[in-house]
Amino acid sequence: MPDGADKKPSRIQQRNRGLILDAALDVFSKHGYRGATLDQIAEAAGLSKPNILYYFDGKEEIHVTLLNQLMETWLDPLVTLDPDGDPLQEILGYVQRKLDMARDLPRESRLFAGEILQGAPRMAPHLVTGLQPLFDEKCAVIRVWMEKGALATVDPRHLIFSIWATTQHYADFDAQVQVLLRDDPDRHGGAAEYLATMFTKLLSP
Amino acid sequence: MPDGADKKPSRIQQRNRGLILDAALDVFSKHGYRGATLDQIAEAAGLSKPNILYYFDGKEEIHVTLLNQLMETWLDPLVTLDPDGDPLQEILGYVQRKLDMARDLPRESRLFAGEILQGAPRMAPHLVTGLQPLFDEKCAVIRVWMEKGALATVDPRHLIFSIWATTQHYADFDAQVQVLLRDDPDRHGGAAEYLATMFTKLLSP
DNA sequence: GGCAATTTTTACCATTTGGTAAAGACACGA
DNA sequence: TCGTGTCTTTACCAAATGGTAAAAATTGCC
Repeated sequence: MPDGADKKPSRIQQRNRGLILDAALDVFSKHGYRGATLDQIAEAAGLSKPNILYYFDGKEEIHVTLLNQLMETWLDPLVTLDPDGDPLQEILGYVQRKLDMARDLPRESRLFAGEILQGAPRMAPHLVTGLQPLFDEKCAVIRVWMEKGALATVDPRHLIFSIWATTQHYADFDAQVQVLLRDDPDRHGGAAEYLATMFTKLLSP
Repeated sequence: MPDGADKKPSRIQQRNRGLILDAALDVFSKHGYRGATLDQIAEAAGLSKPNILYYFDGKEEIHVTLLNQLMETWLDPLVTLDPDGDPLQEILGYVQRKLDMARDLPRESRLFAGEILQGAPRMAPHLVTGLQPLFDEKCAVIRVWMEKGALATVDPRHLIFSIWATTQHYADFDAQVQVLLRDDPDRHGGAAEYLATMFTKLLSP
């Protein structure tokens, strides 16, 4: 039984847990937590439902596992914001990385968005212990940059919110963006250029 | 039977349909379409489940009714964007109105966000017939303003996206914002000031 | 007050869904 | 090859859920 924090997982265990998590990411991000069913996940993973419950204790554990895994990837671009780099370039680089993530990992973006949208019922602790300290730290970094005169002064907290909002929008509201930008062959490039302009004008001292 | 487009609705009908829709907005916005149950809606409305199904054909009809109703309210600030007004003031006013809506109508914002997040399964037609023409029209207005030199030139489509994203973020990601801004007594004011600064710097010619 | 139409309740039902028990298939080291 | 532990399937189940039928209550008009 591959339950708690037992010994090292077998090759089959690793493969199947991977299959399940990938399938679950698909299904959860498409239908939300309640909208997703174990049967859908099972079919997407190519396994039987009881077999899935052999690897995970239940639907909720799959979801939480996914969320925990995601947090790392998700915060990584913010982690790499370098206090010793060129302030404006650091911010613009961060915007770019977040925008790339919205394009390359839309399922992850939507999974996260869905969880927050419903009040973060399965993630509130993680927000406080994982996100909050990092957020405060990077706000302080940005504040220092502004005090040095390397960036125009704005509230760093709302600055970060606006970066998150504008980049993730392209993943989370894709259904809408697709309707309104129907035949634009270079949506990503257009967004990248627009956001670079916006944050450059905002932050140039 | 208060079914199709019959005669004028009775007073009871008007009241109860109102109760149901308000309760449903609560429940749907909190748990999403699949996560919401008729029992929850019934309890929130103070009516029995079969009684609810006396006024609406089913869960889906309630949801769709809500979405359709919402569209009007939702697009209103964009409708009132006046081609003959002062360009920058018009945009800033639009931002402000959207931000106020995020504060005053968070349930509506989250209902909408949840629907789009899942691919707009019950709203795609409305996006094409209602939103798209308005979006194109207002993009054209903004483009004219830019060509006249009244605004700095940026892609109007991404400009509008960034307004939507940054304002709705405060409603849709409230669970996150609340954690990160825990003891800020003036979140709304701070956001308003930040966004005014951002869009002013972006658009000032 | 009487009566038809409207509204509400009671008692159900079929399906879906998360989950379990236990038997069976399989892998792999001795 | 044999046996032990790992993995998978089959056959279920109880609860939740969207929905219905029809009786009972209520409303509103004459």
